[in-house]
Amino acid sequence: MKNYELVLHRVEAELAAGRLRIGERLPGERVLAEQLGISRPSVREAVRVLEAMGVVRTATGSGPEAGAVIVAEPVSPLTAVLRLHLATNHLPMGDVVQTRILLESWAAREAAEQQANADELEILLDAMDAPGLSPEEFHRLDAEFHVALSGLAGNVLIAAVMASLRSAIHGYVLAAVPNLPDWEATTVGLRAEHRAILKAVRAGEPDDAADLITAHIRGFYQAARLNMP
Amino acid sequence: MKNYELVLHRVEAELAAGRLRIGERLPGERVLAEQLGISRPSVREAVRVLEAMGVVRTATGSGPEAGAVIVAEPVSPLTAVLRLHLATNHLPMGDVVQTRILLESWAAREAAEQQANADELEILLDAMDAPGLSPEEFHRLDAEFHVALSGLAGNVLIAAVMASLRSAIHGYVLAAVPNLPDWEATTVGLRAEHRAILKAVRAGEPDDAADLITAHIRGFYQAARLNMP
DNA sequence: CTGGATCATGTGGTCGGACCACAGCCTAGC
DNA sequence: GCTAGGCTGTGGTCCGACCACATGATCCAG
Repeated sequence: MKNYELVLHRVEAELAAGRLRIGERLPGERVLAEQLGISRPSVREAVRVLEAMGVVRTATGSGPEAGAVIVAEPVSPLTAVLRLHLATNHLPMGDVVQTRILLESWAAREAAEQQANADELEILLDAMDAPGLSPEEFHRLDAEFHVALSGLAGNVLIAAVMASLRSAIHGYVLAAVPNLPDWEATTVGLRAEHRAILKAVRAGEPDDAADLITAHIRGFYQAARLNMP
Repeated sequence: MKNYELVLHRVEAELAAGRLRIGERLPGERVLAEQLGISRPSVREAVRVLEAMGVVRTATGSGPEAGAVIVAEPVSPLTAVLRLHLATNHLPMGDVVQTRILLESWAAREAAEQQANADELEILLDAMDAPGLSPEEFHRLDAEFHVALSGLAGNVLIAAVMASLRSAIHGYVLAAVPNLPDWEATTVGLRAEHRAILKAVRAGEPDDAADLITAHIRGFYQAARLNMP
Protein backbone atom coordinates (compact mmCIF):
# COMPACT_ATOMS: atom_id res chain seq x y z
CA MET A 1 0.00 0.00 0.00
CA LYS A 2 1.56 3.25 -1.08
CA ASN A 3 1.31 6.14 1.32
CA TYR A 4 -0.67 8.50 -0.85
CA GLU A 5 -3.39 5.89 -1.18
CA LEU A 6 -4.03 6.29 2.51
CA VAL A 7 -5.31 9.77 1.78
CA LEU A 8 -7.43 8.61 -1.14
CA HIS A 9 -9.13 5.92 0.89
CA ARG A 10 -9.59 8.23 3.83
CA VAL A 11 -11.27 10.88 1.69
CA GLU A 12 -13.45 8.38 -0.13
CA ALA A 13 -14.56 6.84 3.16
CA GLU A 14 -15.39 10.22 4.66
CA LEU A 15 -17.33 11.15 1.55
CA ALA A 16 -19.30 7.92 1.60
CA ALA A 17 -19.99 8.33 5.31
CA GLY A 18 -21.24 11.87 4.80
CA ARG A 19 -18.58 13.35 7.05
CA LEU A 20 -17.28 15.32 4.09
CA ARG A 21 -19.79 17.19 1.99
CA ILE A 22 -19.58 19.29 -1.11
CA GLY A 23 -18.46 22.81 -0.32
CA GLU A 24 -16.54 21.77 2.76
CA ARG A 25 -12.79 21.88 2.93
CA LEU A 26 -10.22 19.17 3.34
CA PRO A 27 -7.89 19.56 6.32
CA GLY A 28 -4.70 21.38 5.40
CA GLU A 29 -1.96 19.36 3.80
CA ARG A 30 0.25 19.65 6.85
CA VAL A 31 -2.56 18.56 9.17
CA LEU A 32 -3.50 15.63 6.98
CA ALA A 33 0.11 14.55 6.83
CA GLU A 34 0.42 14.50 10.60
CA GLN A 35 -2.95 12.76 11.10
CA LEU A 36 -1.98 9.91 8.80
CA GLY A 37 1.60 9.75 9.88
CA ILE A 38 2.95 10.46 6.41
CA SER A 39 4.82 13.32 4.81
CA ARG A 40 3.40 16.34 3.11
CA PRO A 41 4.67 15.34 -0.36
CA SER A 42 2.69 12.11 -0.09
CA VAL A 43 -0.42 14.05 0.84
CA ARG A 44 0.15 16.38 -2.05
CA GLU A 45 0.31 13.51 -4.52
CA ALA A 46 -3.05 12.30 -3.28
CA VAL A 47 -4.58 15.76 -3.45
CA ARG A 48 -3.36 16.07 -7.01
CA VAL A 49 -5.11 12.83 -7.89
CA LEU A 50 -8.31 13.95 -6.21
CA GLU A 51 -8.08 17.20 -8.12
CA ALA A 52 -7.60 15.31 -11.37
CA MET A 53 -10.65 13.21 -10.47
CA GLY A 54 -12.77 16.33 -10.05
CA VAL A 55 -13.35 15.75 -6.34
CA VAL A 56 -11.52 18.75 -4.95
CA ARG A 57 -10.54 22.16 -6.21
CA THR A 58 -7.42 23.72 -4.74
CA ALA A 59 -6.63 27.40 -4.38
CA THR A 60 -3.95 29.37 -2.61
CA GLY A 61 -4.47 32.18 -0.18
CA SER A 62 -6.74 32.24 2.81
CA GLY A 63 -10.47 32.47 3.39
CA PRO A 64 -13.29 30.07 2.60
CA GLU A 65 -12.34 29.81 -1.05
CA ALA A 66 -8.77 28.75 -0.37
CA GLY A 67 -7.49 25.30 0.37
CA ALA A 68 -8.83 22.03 -1.00
CA VAL A 69 -12.59 22.41 -1.38
CA ILE A 70 -14.80 19.39 -2.08
CA VAL A 71 -16.56 19.71 -5.41
CA ALA A 72 -18.33 17.29 -7.75
CA GLU A 73 -17.03 17.85 -11.23
CA PRO A 74 -17.13 14.57 -13.14
CA VAL A 75 -16.81 16.07 -16.59
CA SER A 76 -13.20 17.21 -16.54
CA PRO A 77 -11.72 13.93 -15.32
CA LEU A 78 -13.75 11.93 -17.81
CA THR A 79 -12.59 14.32 -20.50
CA ALA A 80 -8.99 13.92 -19.46
CA VAL A 81 -9.20 10.14 -19.46
CA LEU A 82 -10.78 10.06 -22.89
CA ARG A 83 -8.34 12.58 -24.35
CA LEU A 84 -5.33 10.70 -23.04
CA HIS A 85 -6.55 7.38 -24.31
CA LEU A 86 -7.46 8.85 -27.66
CA ALA A 87 -3.88 10.09 -27.77
CA THR A 88 -2.60 6.56 -27.26
CA ASN A 89 -4.56 5.45 -30.32
CA HIS A 90 -6.01 2.58 -28.35
CA LEU A 91 -9.44 4.18 -28.38
CA PRO A 92 -10.70 4.22 -31.97
CA MET A 93 -12.51 7.34 -33.04
CA GLY A 94 -15.14 5.11 -34.61
CA ASP A 95 -16.04 3.76 -31.21
CA VAL A 96 -16.41 7.27 -29.88
CA VAL A 97 -18.73 8.19 -32.71
CA GLN A 98 -20.77 5.04 -32.19
CA THR A 99 -21.08 5.89 -28.51
CA ARG A 100 -22.16 9.41 -29.31
CA ILE A 101 -24.88 8.09 -31.57
CA LEU A 102 -26.11 5.70 -28.92
CA LEU A 103 -26.18 8.25 -26.12
CA GLU A 104 -27.51 11.16 -28.10
CA SER A 105 -30.23 9.29 -29.89
CA TRP A 106 -31.39 7.94 -26.54
CA ALA A 107 -31.28 11.42 -25.03
CA ALA A 108 -33.18 12.94 -27.93
CA ARG A 109 -35.80 10.23 -27.65
CA GLU A 110 -36.17 10.81 -23.92
CA ALA A 111 -36.31 14.56 -24.32
CA ALA A 112 -39.04 14.26 -26.92
CA GLU A 113 -41.03 11.87 -24.76
CA GLN A 114 -40.73 14.09 -21.73
CA GLN A 115 -41.50 17.20 -23.77
CA ALA A 116 -38.54 18.75 -21.99
CA ASN A 117 -38.06 22.50 -22.10
CA ALA A 118 -35.86 23.15 -25.11
CA ASP A 119 -35.64 26.94 -24.96
CA GLU A 120 -31.95 26.84 -24.17
CA LEU A 121 -31.34 24.88 -27.34
CA GLU A 122 -33.00 27.55 -29.42
CA ILE A 123 -30.74 30.25 -27.99
CA LEU A 124 -27.72 28.23 -29.05
CA LEU A 125 -29.10 27.67 -32.52
CA ASP A 126 -29.77 31.39 -32.91
CA ALA A 127 -26.18 32.09 -31.91
CA MET A 128 -25.00 29.65 -34.55
CA ASP A 129 -26.83 31.65 -37.23
CA ALA A 130 -24.51 34.61 -36.70
CA PRO A 131 -22.55 35.24 -39.90
CA GLY A 132 -18.79 34.97 -39.96
CA LEU A 133 -18.37 32.50 -37.16
CA SER A 134 -15.00 30.79 -37.19
CA PRO A 135 -14.98 26.99 -37.29
CA GLU A 136 -13.73 27.06 -33.72
CA GLU A 137 -16.62 29.22 -32.51
CA PHE A 138 -19.15 27.31 -34.54
CA HIS A 139 -18.03 23.97 -33.26
CA ARG A 140 -18.03 25.17 -29.68
CA LEU A 141 -21.67 26.21 -30.01
CA ASP A 142 -22.39 22.96 -31.81
CA ALA A 143 -20.90 21.02 -28.92
CA GLU A 144 -22.91 23.06 -26.44
CA PHE A 145 -26.07 22.24 -28.36
CA HIS A 146 -25.41 18.53 -28.31
CA VAL A 147 -24.44 18.54 -24.65
CA ALA A 148 -27.49 20.58 -23.70
CA LEU A 149 -29.70 18.22 -25.65
CA SER A 150 -28.20 15.28 -23.82
CA GLY A 151 -28.83 17.03 -20.55
CA LEU A 152 -32.56 17.36 -21.26
CA ALA A 153 -33.04 13.67 -20.60
CA GLY A 154 -32.14 14.31 -16.98
CA ASN A 155 -29.46 11.66 -16.50
CA VAL A 156 -26.40 13.30 -15.01
CA LEU A 157 -24.10 10.39 -15.81
CA ILE A 158 -25.00 10.29 -19.47
CA ALA A 159 -24.85 14.06 -19.66
CA ALA A 160 -21.38 14.01 -18.11
CA VAL A 161 -20.15 11.33 -20.47
CA MET A 162 -21.51 13.25 -23.43
CA ALA A 163 -19.86 16.48 -22.31
CA SER A 164 -16.60 14.61 -21.88
CA LEU A 165 -16.81 13.04 -25.30
CA ARG A 166 -17.36 16.39 -26.93
CA SER A 167 -14.51 18.04 -25.06
CA ALA A 168 -12.16 15.17 -25.74
CA ILE A 169 -12.76 15.15 -29.49
CA HIS A 170 -12.94 18.93 -29.85
CA GLY A 171 -9.39 19.20 -31.10
CA TYR A 172 -9.74 16.27 -33.46
CA VAL A 173 -12.88 17.67 -35.04
CA LEU A 174 -11.30 21.06 -35.61
CA ALA A 175 -8.28 19.41 -37.16
CA ALA A 176 -10.61 17.66 -39.59
CA VAL A 177 -12.33 20.82 -40.80
CA PRO A 178 -9.94 21.22 -43.75
CA ASN A 179 -11.18 17.85 -44.99
CA LEU A 180 -14.56 19.39 -45.65
CA PRO A 181 -15.11 20.43 -49.25
CA ASP A 182 -17.03 23.60 -48.35
CA TRP A 183 -17.16 24.86 -44.79
CA GLU A 184 -19.91 27.43 -45.43
CA ALA A 185 -22.16 24.89 -47.11
CA THR A 186 -21.51 22.46 -44.28
CA THR A 187 -22.66 24.94 -41.66
CA VAL A 188 -25.85 25.58 -43.60
CA GLY A 189 -26.60 21.88 -43.58
CA LEU A 190 -25.73 21.40 -39.94
CA ARG A 191 -27.90 24.33 -38.88
CA ALA A 192 -30.85 22.99 -40.79
CA GLU A 193 -30.40 19.58 -39.20
CA HIS A 194 -30.23 21.13 -35.75
CA ARG A 195 -33.50 22.97 -36.36
CA ALA A 196 -35.13 19.77 -37.49
CA ILE A 197 -33.97 17.94 -34.38
CA LEU A 198 -35.25 20.73 -32.15
CA LYS A 199 -38.56 20.67 -33.94
CA ALA A 200 -38.95 16.94 -33.46
CA VAL A 201 -38.12 17.20 -29.77
CA ARG A 202 -40.64 19.98 -29.28
CA ALA A 203 -43.27 18.14 -31.28
CA GLY A 204 -42.86 15.13 -29.04
CA GLU A 205 -41.76 12.81 -31.83
CA PRO A 206 -39.22 10.48 -30.17
CA ASP A 207 -38.55 8.31 -33.22
CA ASP A 208 -38.04 11.29 -35.49
CA ALA A 209 -35.75 12.99 -33.00
CA ALA A 210 -33.61 9.89 -32.58
CA ASP A 211 -33.38 9.21 -36.31
CA LEU A 212 -32.55 12.80 -37.15
CA ILE A 213 -29.74 13.09 -34.67
CA THR A 214 -28.30 9.74 -35.69
CA ALA A 215 -28.16 10.83 -39.30
CA HIS A 216 -26.80 14.22 -38.24
CA ILE A 217 -23.85 12.75 -36.34
CA ARG A 218 -23.09 10.04 -38.86
CA GLY A 219 -23.28 12.47 -41.73
CA PHE A 220 -20.82 14.90 -40.23
CA TYR A 221 -18.19 12.31 -39.44
CA GLN A 222 -18.45 10.84 -42.91
CA ALA A 223 -18.09 14.27 -44.49
CA ALA A 224 -15.11 15.14 -42.30
CA ARG A 225 -13.56 11.71 -42.94
CA LEU A 226 -12.98 11.04 -39.29
CA ASN A 227 -12.82 7.28 -39.50
CA MET A 228 -16.18 5.72 -39.00
CA PRO A 229 -17.79 2.65 -37.50
CA MET B 1 0.16 27.13 -15.25
CA LYS B 2 1.21 24.82 -12.48
CA ASN B 3 4.49 23.01 -12.91
CA TYR B 4 3.20 19.49 -12.85
CA GLU B 5 0.91 20.31 -15.78
CA LEU B 6 4.02 20.79 -17.87
CA VAL B 7 4.63 17.08 -17.56
CA LEU B 8 1.04 16.18 -18.35
CA HIS B 9 1.02 18.27 -21.51
CA ARG B 10 4.41 17.00 -22.54
CA VAL B 11 3.35 13.39 -22.17
CA GLU B 12 0.03 13.89 -23.92
CA ALA B 13 1.76 15.67 -26.80
CA GLU B 14 4.33 12.92 -27.15
CA LEU B 15 1.60 10.31 -27.10
CA ALA B 16 -0.42 12.12 -29.73
CA ALA B 17 2.67 12.56 -31.90
CA GLY B 18 3.51 8.89 -31.63
CA ARG B 19 6.86 9.55 -30.00
CA LEU B 20 5.67 7.62 -26.97
CA ARG B 21 4.05 4.27 -27.54
CA ILE B 22 2.51 1.68 -25.32
CA GLY B 23 5.13 -0.48 -23.68
CA GLU B 24 7.79 2.21 -23.81
CA ARG B 25 9.07 3.91 -20.71
CA LEU B 26 8.89 7.48 -19.57
CA PRO B 27 12.23 9.12 -18.86
CA GLY B 28 13.25 8.82 -15.25
CA GLU B 29 11.76 11.27 -12.81
CA ARG B 30 15.09 12.97 -12.28
CA VAL B 31 15.71 13.31 -16.00
CA LEU B 32 12.23 14.64 -16.65
CA ALA B 33 12.66 17.18 -13.89
CA GLU B 34 15.86 18.50 -15.37
CA GLN B 35 14.51 18.55 -18.93
CA LEU B 36 11.53 20.66 -17.93
CA GLY B 37 13.41 22.77 -15.42
CA ILE B 38 11.21 21.74 -12.51
CA SER B 39 11.74 19.75 -9.36
CA ARG B 40 11.32 16.06 -8.87
CA PRO B 41 8.30 16.39 -6.55
CA SER B 42 6.47 18.27 -9.28
CA VAL B 43 7.26 15.51 -11.74
CA ARG B 44 6.08 12.94 -9.25
CA GLU B 45 2.72 14.65 -8.86
CA ALA B 46 2.24 14.49 -12.60
CA VAL B 47 3.25 10.84 -12.76
CA ARG B 48 0.76 10.07 -10.03
CA VAL B 49 -1.98 11.70 -12.06
CA LEU B 50 -0.98 9.79 -15.17
CA GLU B 51 -1.00 6.62 -13.13
CA ALA B 52 -4.47 7.43 -11.82
CA MET B 53 -5.56 8.04 -15.41
CA GLY B 54 -4.38 4.60 -16.44
CA VAL B 55 -1.71 5.92 -18.79
CA VAL B 56 1.38 4.70 -16.98
CA ARG B 57 2.20 1.92 -14.58
CA THR B 58 5.08 2.51 -12.19
CA ALA B 59 7.33 -0.07 -10.60
CA THR B 60 10.52 0.07 -8.62
CA GLY B 61 13.69 -1.78 -9.34
CA SER B 62 15.57 -1.92 -12.61
CA GLY B 63 15.10 -3.66 -15.93
CA PRO B 64 12.45 -3.22 -18.62
CA GLU B 65 9.56 -3.69 -16.20
CA ALA B 66 10.70 -0.96 -13.83
CA GLY B 67 10.06 2.74 -14.11
CA ALA B 68 7.00 4.41 -15.57
CA VAL B 69 5.76 2.24 -18.42
CA ILE B 70 3.13 3.51 -20.84
CA VAL B 71 -0.02 1.43 -20.71
CA ALA B 72 -3.64 1.91 -21.84
CA GLU B 73 -5.90 0.98 -19.00
CA PRO B 74 -9.05 3.12 -19.22
CA VAL B 75 -11.17 0.97 -16.94
CA SER B 76 -9.55 1.70 -13.59
CA PRO B 77 -9.62 5.48 -13.90
CA LEU B 78 -13.22 5.46 -15.07
CA THR B 79 -14.05 3.20 -12.15
CA ALA B 80 -12.32 5.51 -9.72
CA VAL B 81 -14.13 8.57 -11.04
CA LEU B 82 -17.49 6.87 -10.84
CA ARG B 83 -16.86 5.47 -7.36
CA LEU B 84 -15.76 8.81 -6.00
CA HIS B 85 -18.70 10.63 -7.45
CA LEU B 86 -21.10 7.99 -6.24
CA ALA B 87 -19.60 8.57 -2.80
CA THR B 88 -20.44 12.27 -3.04
CA ASN B 89 -24.08 11.37 -3.62
CA HIS B 90 -24.18 13.67 -6.60
CA LEU B 91 -24.47 10.75 -8.97
CA PRO B 92 -27.82 9.06 -8.41
CA MET B 93 -27.82 5.29 -8.49
CA GLY B 94 -30.91 5.48 -10.67
CA ASP B 95 -28.93 7.22 -13.37
CA VAL B 96 -26.30 4.52 -13.22
CA VAL B 97 -28.94 1.83 -13.63
CA GLN B 98 -30.52 3.68 -16.52
CA THR B 99 -27.13 3.95 -18.18
CA ARG B 100 -26.49 0.26 -17.68
CA ILE B 101 -29.78 -0.57 -19.35
CA LEU B 102 -29.00 1.68 -22.28
CA LEU B 103 -25.48 0.35 -22.84
CA GLU B 104 -26.19 -3.31 -22.20
CA SER B 105 -29.35 -3.51 -24.26
CA TRP B 106 -27.47 -1.92 -27.12
CA ALA B 107 -24.57 -4.32 -26.66
CA ALA B 108 -26.87 -7.34 -26.51
CA ARG B 109 -28.62 -6.18 -29.65
CA GLU B 110 -25.31 -5.72 -31.47
CA ALA B 111 -23.97 -9.05 -30.27
CA ALA B 112 -27.08 -10.83 -31.50
CA GLU B 113 -26.93 -9.09 -34.86
CA GLN B 114 -23.26 -9.91 -35.31
CA GLN B 115 -23.78 -13.48 -34.08
CA ALA B 116 -20.73 -12.88 -31.94
CA ASN B 117 -18.96 -15.81 -30.36
CA ALA B 118 -20.57 -16.25 -26.95
CA ASP B 119 -18.65 -19.28 -25.71
CA GLU B 120 -16.96 -17.24 -22.99
CA LEU B 121 -20.35 -16.31 -21.62
CA GLU B 122 -21.36 -19.92 -21.27
CA ILE B 123 -18.26 -20.71 -19.22
CA LEU B 124 -19.22 -17.95 -16.80
CA LEU B 125 -22.80 -19.16 -16.58
CA ASP B 126 -21.61 -22.69 -15.86
CA ALA B 127 -19.44 -21.34 -13.08
CA MET B 128 -22.44 -19.56 -11.62
CA ASP B 129 -24.28 -22.85 -11.36
CA ALA B 130 -21.83 -24.10 -8.75
CA PRO B 131 -23.68 -24.70 -5.49
CA GLY B 132 -22.80 -22.77 -2.36
CA LEU B 133 -21.44 -19.66 -4.01
CA SER B 134 -21.28 -16.69 -1.68
CA PRO B 135 -23.11 -13.54 -2.75
CA GLU B 136 -19.71 -11.96 -3.28
CA GLU B 137 -18.51 -14.71 -5.60
CA PHE B 138 -21.83 -14.90 -7.41
CA HIS B 139 -21.95 -11.20 -8.04
CA ARG B 140 -18.38 -11.14 -9.30
CA LEU B 141 -19.23 -13.78 -11.89
CA ASP B 142 -22.44 -11.94 -12.67
CA ALA B 143 -20.47 -8.74 -13.28
CA GLU B 144 -18.04 -10.62 -15.49
CA PHE B 145 -20.92 -11.99 -17.52
CA HIS B 146 -22.40 -8.56 -18.11
CA VAL B 147 -19.03 -7.01 -18.94
CA ALA B 148 -18.16 -9.84 -21.32
CA LEU B 149 -21.53 -9.47 -23.01
CA SER B 150 -20.89 -5.76 -23.45
CA GLY B 151 -17.53 -6.56 -24.94
CA LEU B 152 -19.05 -8.75 -27.65
CA ALA B 153 -20.33 -5.68 -29.44
CA GLY B 154 -16.74 -4.70 -30.16
CA ASN B 155 -16.77 -1.14 -28.90
CA VAL B 156 -13.88 -0.64 -26.51
CA LEU B 157 -15.24 2.61 -25.10
CA ILE B 158 -18.62 1.17 -24.23
CA ALA B 159 -17.00 -1.96 -22.87
CA ALA B 160 -14.73 0.14 -20.68
CA VAL B 161 -17.59 2.23 -19.39
CA MET B 162 -19.59 -0.89 -18.61
CA ALA B 163 -16.69 -2.49 -16.76
CA SER B 164 -16.25 0.70 -14.78
CA LEU B 165 -19.90 0.88 -13.89
CA ARG B 166 -19.88 -2.66 -12.61
CA SER B 167 -16.74 -2.16 -10.57
CA ALA B 168 -17.97 1.12 -9.15
CA ILE B 169 -21.30 -0.27 -7.97
CA HIS B 170 -19.92 -3.61 -6.83
CA GLY B 171 -19.84 -2.59 -3.19
CA TYR B 172 -23.28 -1.01 -3.31
CA VAL B 173 -24.86 -4.09 -4.82
CA LEU B 174 -23.35 -6.38 -2.21
CA ALA B 175 -24.55 -4.07 0.53
CA ALA B 176 -28.08 -4.41 -0.87
CA VAL B 177 -28.12 -8.21 -0.82
CA PRO B 178 -29.76 -8.33 2.63
CA ASN B 179 -32.71 -6.44 1.13
CA LEU B 180 -33.53 -9.49 -0.95
CA PRO B 181 -36.23 -11.71 0.52
CA ASP B 182 -34.56 -14.94 -0.53
CA TRP B 183 -31.03 -15.01 -1.87
CA GLU B 184 -31.17 -18.59 -3.13
CA ALA B 185 -34.39 -18.00 -5.02
CA THR B 186 -32.93 -14.84 -6.48
CA THR B 187 -29.93 -16.66 -7.87
CA VAL B 188 -32.16 -19.23 -9.51
CA GLY B 189 -34.07 -16.47 -11.24
CA LEU B 190 -30.95 -14.58 -12.29
CA ARG B 191 -29.34 -17.71 -13.71
CA ALA B 192 -32.43 -18.50 -15.76
CA GLU B 193 -32.52 -14.98 -17.11
CA HIS B 194 -28.85 -15.17 -18.06
CA ARG B 195 -29.46 -18.39 -19.97
CA ALA B 196 -32.35 -16.80 -21.80
CA ILE B 197 -30.23 -13.81 -22.77
CA LEU B 198 -27.43 -16.04 -24.01
CA LYS B 199 -29.90 -18.08 -26.02
CA ALA B 200 -31.34 -14.98 -27.67
CA VAL B 201 -27.86 -13.71 -28.57
CA ARG B 202 -26.89 -17.03 -30.08
CA ALA B 203 -30.17 -17.31 -31.94
CA GLY B 204 -29.56 -13.92 -33.51
CA GLU B 205 -32.64 -12.32 -32.02
CA PRO B 206 -31.59 -8.71 -31.32
CA ASP B 207 -34.94 -7.50 -30.04
CA ASP B 208 -35.36 -10.44 -27.70
CA ALA B 209 -31.83 -10.08 -26.36
CA ALA B 210 -32.30 -6.36 -25.70
CA ASP B 211 -35.69 -6.82 -24.04
CA LEU B 212 -34.50 -9.69 -21.87
CA ILE B 213 -31.47 -7.89 -20.54
CA THR B 214 -33.46 -4.74 -19.88
CA ALA B 215 -35.96 -6.68 -17.80
CA HIS B 216 -33.12 -8.56 -16.13
CA ILE B 217 -31.37 -5.42 -14.93
CA ARG B 218 -34.52 -3.56 -13.99
CA GLY B 219 -35.87 -6.54 -12.11
CA PHE B 220 -32.80 -7.00 -10.00
CA TYR B 221 -32.58 -3.39 -8.92
CA GLN B 222 -36.23 -3.34 -8.02
CA ALA B 223 -35.90 -6.51 -5.98
CA ALA B 224 -32.82 -5.20 -4.18
CA ARG B 225 -34.47 -1.80 -3.66
CA LEU B 226 -31.57 0.10 -5.05
CA ASN B 227 -33.47 3.22 -6.01
CA MET B 228 -34.69 3.10 -9.54
CA PRO B 229 -35.37 5.37 -12.48
C1' DC C 1 -14.61 57.93 15.42
C1' DT C 2 -13.71 56.57 10.72
C1' DG C 3 -11.23 54.83 6.97
C1' DG C 4 -7.54 53.26 4.48
C1' DA C 5 -2.90 51.33 4.49
C1' DT C 6 -0.17 47.80 6.50
C1' DC C 7 1.28 43.63 8.46
C1' DA C 8 0.38 38.86 10.48
C1' DT C 9 -1.38 34.50 9.34
C1' DG C 10 -2.43 30.42 7.01
C1' DT C 11 -3.04 28.33 2.68
C1' DG C 12 -1.14 25.74 -1.39
C1' DG C 13 3.19 25.70 -4.72
C1' DT C 14 7.91 24.67 -5.25
C1' DC C 15 12.38 23.32 -4.37
C1' DG C 16 16.81 20.71 -3.09
C1' DG C 17 18.66 17.19 -0.94
C1' DA C 18 18.81 13.03 1.35
C1' DC C 19 17.92 8.20 2.33
C1' DC C 20 15.46 3.72 1.57
C1' DA C 21 13.77 -0.60 -0.92
C1' DC C 22 13.89 -3.00 -4.80
C1' DA C 23 15.30 -5.54 -9.13
C1' DG C 24 18.38 -6.42 -12.58
C1' DC C 25 23.21 -6.48 -14.18
C1' DC C 26 27.92 -7.22 -13.87
C1' DT C 27 32.06 -8.63 -12.11
C1' DA C 28 35.15 -11.12 -9.07
C1' DG C 29 36.09 -15.27 -7.16
C1' DC C 30 35.74 -20.09 -7.13
C1' DG D 1 32.00 -22.12 -16.66
C1' DC D 2 29.30 -20.92 -12.83
C1' DT D 3 27.75 -18.69 -8.81
C1' DA D 4 27.54 -15.11 -5.22
C1' DG D 5 28.10 -10.83 -4.09
C1' DG D 6 28.19 -5.93 -4.83
C1' DC D 7 26.95 -2.06 -8.16
C1' DT D 8 23.68 0.82 -10.34
C1' DG D 9 19.55 2.95 -11.42
C1' DT D 10 14.72 2.99 -10.58
C1' DG D 11 10.67 4.74 -7.86
C1' DG D 12 9.07 5.73 -2.72
C1' DT D 13 9.47 8.64 1.12
C1' DC D 14 10.76 12.13 4.01
C1' DC D 15 12.54 16.65 5.85
C1' DG D 16 12.98 21.43 5.98
C1' DA D 17 12.80 25.49 3.86
C1' DC D 18 11.07 29.30 1.12
C1' DC D 19 7.72 31.58 -2.03
C1' DA D 20 3.16 33.57 -3.73
C1' DC D 21 -1.15 34.57 -2.59
C1' DA D 22 -5.58 36.03 -0.31
C1' DT D 23 -7.58 37.18 3.75
C1' DG D 24 -8.46 39.52 7.85
C1' DA D 25 -6.84 41.90 11.88
C1' DT D 26 -4.32 45.78 13.26
C1' DC D 27 -2.60 50.23 13.41
C1' DC D 28 -2.12 54.91 12.25
C1' DA D 29 -3.65 59.18 10.18
C1' DG D 30 -7.34 62.20 9.36
